Amino acid sequence: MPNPHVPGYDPTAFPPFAVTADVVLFTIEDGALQAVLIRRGGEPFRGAWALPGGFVLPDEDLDKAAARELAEETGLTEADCHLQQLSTYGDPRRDPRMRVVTVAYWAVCAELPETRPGGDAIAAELVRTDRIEKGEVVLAFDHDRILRDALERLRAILETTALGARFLAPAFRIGALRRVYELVWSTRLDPGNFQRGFRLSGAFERCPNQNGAAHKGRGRPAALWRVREPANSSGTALRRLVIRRPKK
Amino acid sequence: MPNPHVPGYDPTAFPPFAVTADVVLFTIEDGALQAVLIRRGGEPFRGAWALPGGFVLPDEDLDKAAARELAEETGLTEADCHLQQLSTYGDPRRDPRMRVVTVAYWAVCAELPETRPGGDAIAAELVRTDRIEKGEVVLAFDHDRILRDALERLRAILETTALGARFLAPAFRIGALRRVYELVWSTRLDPGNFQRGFRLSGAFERCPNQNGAAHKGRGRPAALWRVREPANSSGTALRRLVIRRPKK
DNA sequence: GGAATAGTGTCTGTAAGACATTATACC
DNA sequence: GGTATAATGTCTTACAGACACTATTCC
Repeated sequence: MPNPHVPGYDPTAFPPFAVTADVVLFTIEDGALQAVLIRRGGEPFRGAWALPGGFVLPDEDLDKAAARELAEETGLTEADCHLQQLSTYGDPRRDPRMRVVTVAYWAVCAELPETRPGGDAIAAELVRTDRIEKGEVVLAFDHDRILRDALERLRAILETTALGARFLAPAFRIGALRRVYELVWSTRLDPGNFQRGFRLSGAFERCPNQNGAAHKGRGRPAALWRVREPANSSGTALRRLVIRRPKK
Repeated sequence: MPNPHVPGYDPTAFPPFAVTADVVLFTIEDGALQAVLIRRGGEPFRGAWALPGGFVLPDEDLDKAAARELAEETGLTEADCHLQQLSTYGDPRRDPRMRVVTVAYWAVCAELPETRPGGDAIAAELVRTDRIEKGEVVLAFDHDRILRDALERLRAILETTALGARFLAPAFRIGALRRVYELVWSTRLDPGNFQRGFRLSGAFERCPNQNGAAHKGRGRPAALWRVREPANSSGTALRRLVIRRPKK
């Protein structure tokens, strides 16, 4: 069996693989968790939805490729979103045209710009994840599987990290973060208990200037919070970050 | 920008990527957590340790490729070990000879056979992970990074699944599983509390025939347990599987 | 005042961590 | 008996979940 770690083997003797980086980008809009997808204009899977992505360049790292594809198709830079590798999909028949291995990423962003920095409109559109999970959306290739895996990962990550805040602006209110959790997990969380877990986690801190924070909507005005920099590892070790996902 | 999801693009116009599947196989021997590695005989990295692995075949799924490489280099079949994708590594310069994207897997097995089914000796050797973590072992390519990532994943997985039992024979004693946790986490766990967590998890069940279970060594003889099949989802929902990793 | 949201307090059950105690083997 | 391991029990503390209550806004 040929082995790339053994010298004397000629790599060009092997048929080439294409390697792509695709991104499952999540955001919240219209009170629902949404994924950013692109409608395919040609065969195969014409008219179906597909994940933004494309070929990894010959001299490009995988993470960089994912960030570049994300920027090209949504206008978002690396600072705008959290981007992380999900898994790699390489079934020989996942693309009918050729052998394509896709390194899938998942990402979370607060808001999607309507136009790119260049000025032209963005091809990407938002699709509600609940519709995808119900099977109402036709996805190209194995992108349905990838998207479900990304959803599962997202839901698990929220339980142990402060990444849910990446759905929101840098300064946010506790209630808004709770609504993020409720949307991602499709559940209801007790506001009081969430507040307690939020503070107990030690992952957040109050914003200094509460004054300019205009309050919109009914109810008592809420304080603004932000994610505490992980550099601040002094003292508060956080066992679990926010709140446990209800069993049912 | 070329996009494989858009028709009219010629894939052969792109320089080829080589895709390999490498496996970090963990096992416990001589009272230590060990990784299975292969000593390289040629350049580059002659004499360094490398992960078992090799090219994905043109018509082969990634998981199958990893299982095949594992079988070829260690003699272990899919039933012998737990095998799961870890992450994908594609830095353009990770292999000085060519562009290689490696889909890394991690695996856990109970014991390593000395010879393959065929009869010839196995090239793979065991290297203690503590020596690797201390930087005492020279690893080829970015395999040091991959191995550290696999270790981290392994440690996290033990906290929420019953996979630690894959280090042991199908029928095992609680004390042996506790020793697995202690070795993987480099910590000490209270035997009594571990026993309680073990039972509370609901992930295990007693072996029916305790009679033939010969007991070796000192101390009161221990009962034999086995992993409960996940099909048995009746009732006992398990919050957390075994025991929490101590903070310090 | 009524409704809605923010934030605090209280009570209870569960489980983790520390540690003691008993049980049963080998030496 | 001494030692080692298995298994059970006890006590304390922490925290999740349920829920009541106060605070502050808009209507």
